[in-house]
Amino acid sequence: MVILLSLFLIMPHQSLIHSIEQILPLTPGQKAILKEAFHTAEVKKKEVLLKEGEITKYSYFVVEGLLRMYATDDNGFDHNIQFAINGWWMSDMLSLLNQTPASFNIEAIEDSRLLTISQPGKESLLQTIPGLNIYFRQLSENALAAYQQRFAINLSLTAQERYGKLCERYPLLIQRLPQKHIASYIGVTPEFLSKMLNRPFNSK
Amino acid sequence: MVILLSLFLIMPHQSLIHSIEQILPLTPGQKAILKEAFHTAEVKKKEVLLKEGEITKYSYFVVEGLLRMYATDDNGFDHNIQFAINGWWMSDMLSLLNQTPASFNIEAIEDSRLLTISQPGKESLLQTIPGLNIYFRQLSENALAAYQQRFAINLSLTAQERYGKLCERYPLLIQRLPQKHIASYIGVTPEFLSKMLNRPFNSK
DNA sequence: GAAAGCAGTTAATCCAGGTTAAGTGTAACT
DNA sequence: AGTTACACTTAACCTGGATTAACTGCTTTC
Repeated sequence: MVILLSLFLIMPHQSLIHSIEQILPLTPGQKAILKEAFHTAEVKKKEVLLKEGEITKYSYFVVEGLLRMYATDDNGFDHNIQFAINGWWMSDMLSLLNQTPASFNIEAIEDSRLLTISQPGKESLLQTIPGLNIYFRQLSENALAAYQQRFAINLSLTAQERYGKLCERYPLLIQRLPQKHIASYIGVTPEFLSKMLNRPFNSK
Repeated sequence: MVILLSLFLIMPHQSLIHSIEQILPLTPGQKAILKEAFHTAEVKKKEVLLKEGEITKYSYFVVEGLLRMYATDDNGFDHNIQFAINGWWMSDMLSLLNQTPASFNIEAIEDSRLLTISQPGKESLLQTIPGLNIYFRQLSENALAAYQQRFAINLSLTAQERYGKLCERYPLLIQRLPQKHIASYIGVTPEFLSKMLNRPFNSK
């Protein structure tokens, strides 16, 4: 594990290749193609990767770091739609697929190292290595499964319970997230989350 | 359009083939394989296709009709996660992919004609016709885009606005849905939706 | 064609969570 | 070192939507 991490520092593409090889084997030639297709990017904390209204150019794969994607409402409040840590993908899918203006913003919560690929780049990559359709299919299917579960949680549980589920499912993530971003993700105000967490005995 | 509909009555697989051919061409041989791989099913209104706790066996493709997928909370209330009409797919993805007990129920709201395929069936079909990975990838990616958008809506808008968005996006669907199912989908009680819709001037 | 259900309505009361505002602690820039 | 800025807390008050319950049609069923 430590060895893998330090590998990614020198060769960030290894992180992606590792992710893909969980699902399908890659030949050395294919690995070389992948390294060509993806560009590396380093972003600082608070740096913005995508602004609402722009046309999404890239899909992002997080090698190291932490991103958030959020929508801004009419009153200027943020609502976190998704986070992405090491090994996760992030993109405004609607804007990416249809090349329409994004409804979301993407921002780095921590300094992050990313791999990026443009939508045309991804499409031609899929032509060159059709096997990657399997990888991306499974990726989307798993994400879909997670979204369905999260919808059930949001529709049927109280804020307290939603918080509990989040801690259960992503214990490492919450430790890296400022409280206000957790609040925004589970759909309450930072004030209410604070009150909730400091309730006597944290009862109920 | 009318011609297509009547075709589906006699040959329900045409509906699926039509859906796939929007994305990739199929040879006559492949079409024959598809017809073998999918089984037809007819279900009556209120018939249950999947019960919470069961292991999901099938993915469902709706040829004609209307399904809903819902979670039941600790107090016995339903929460609609998704609907599916003609040409849409439906499944509890987590249960299907991991072969774990389902957290959702699937039920017919109208008499429906379906195509079903088991998970092993789908996997061997993908081996036989690898091109279908493209179809299923795009299917999941589009569904993902829709879920992201819906999350933004649910986190940032009021019930009134959520209702408005639903009408905007799926005007045909709401006409076929009993009000209580709309309420459950947008995350309010039937009582509140009724009050909301009958507010003087439907103001605000 | 009575009876039983079920979908929708109305209204009174209640509460989870929002809003506003002021305060504290700590990290970050000069 | 001092100031700014932001994360978090606390508390008073407010409100969108829940809960309960009673009532009004419609269907469905026998």
